[in-house]
Amino acid sequence: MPELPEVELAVRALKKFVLGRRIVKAQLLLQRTAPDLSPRQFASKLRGARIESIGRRGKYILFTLDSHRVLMAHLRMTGKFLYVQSKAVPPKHTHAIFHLDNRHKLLFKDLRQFGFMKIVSEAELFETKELKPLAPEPFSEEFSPAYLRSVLANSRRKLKEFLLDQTKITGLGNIYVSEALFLAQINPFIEARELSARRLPRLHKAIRDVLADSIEAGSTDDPNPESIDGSYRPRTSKGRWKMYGREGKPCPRCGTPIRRKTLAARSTYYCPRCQRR
DNA sequence: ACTAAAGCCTGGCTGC
DNA sequence: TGCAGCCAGGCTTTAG
Repeated sequence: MPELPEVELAVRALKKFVLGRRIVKAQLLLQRTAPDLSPRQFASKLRGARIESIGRRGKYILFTLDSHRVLMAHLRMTGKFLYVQSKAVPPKHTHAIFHLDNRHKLLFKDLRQFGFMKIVSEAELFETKELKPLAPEPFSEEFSPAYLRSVLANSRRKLKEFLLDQTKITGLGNIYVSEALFLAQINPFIEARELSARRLPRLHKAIRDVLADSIEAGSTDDPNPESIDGSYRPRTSKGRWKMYGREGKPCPRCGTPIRRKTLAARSTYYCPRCQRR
């Protein structure tokens, strides 16, 4: 379930393995994965292109090519990139293959087929319907406590649901929202506009801390070339989830059993004692 | 303008 | 053992 830290780690791994490589041949195996492009268009737009830079915006991975095109990819729930030798047999659920100029290939694999790719011109990248509506990056200066206050101010939505809205804050998903709210000791079910002035800076800091700690904790992963998959396997206690998936287990702060409630069809984990308001 | 909920999709798991 | 039904959740679309 890639959220900002997983996407950031995937980008770092991709840089390590495919930056500067030329795409010798590209194959689209599942139409759904690049719905705007026929397999023929996909192949012709990528053939011969060199990967000049790799980055991300929100949870979108961006490969900028020397053709001044950008390959945009979103992993959604189960998307992964795999870097393997040319001769390797692509695993099940491989939906696109990028043959590189170094006897390796990059695979896009996605069990649930929610992930997708598209190719846009570099000039229009930030005007696309995907990137244009995105809120500031959580580590940018623009994402300040004042900004957070201004977007929260009028919303009657539940705070947790609000924080999942990528047009308000980018990068958080279901897991890190639970983690950030626990860290800040704030109840997920209050209305966004009800967040007190006292708690607001705490939430702002918690969002940044939980994302930064998770990136840091995951960055010690073995740089195994075959696993550029955005999977998050924390190596340090700092990055381990304290709330998510731990229903019934003791709250690490006070020992009260962690509770799970469904909100907007998603599991929300919280401590009923530490996150009373 | 804002909010809520359904839908997309596969595989793992639970319970009959 | 088989299998229906639920669940996982990022994001878009539709409905209110």
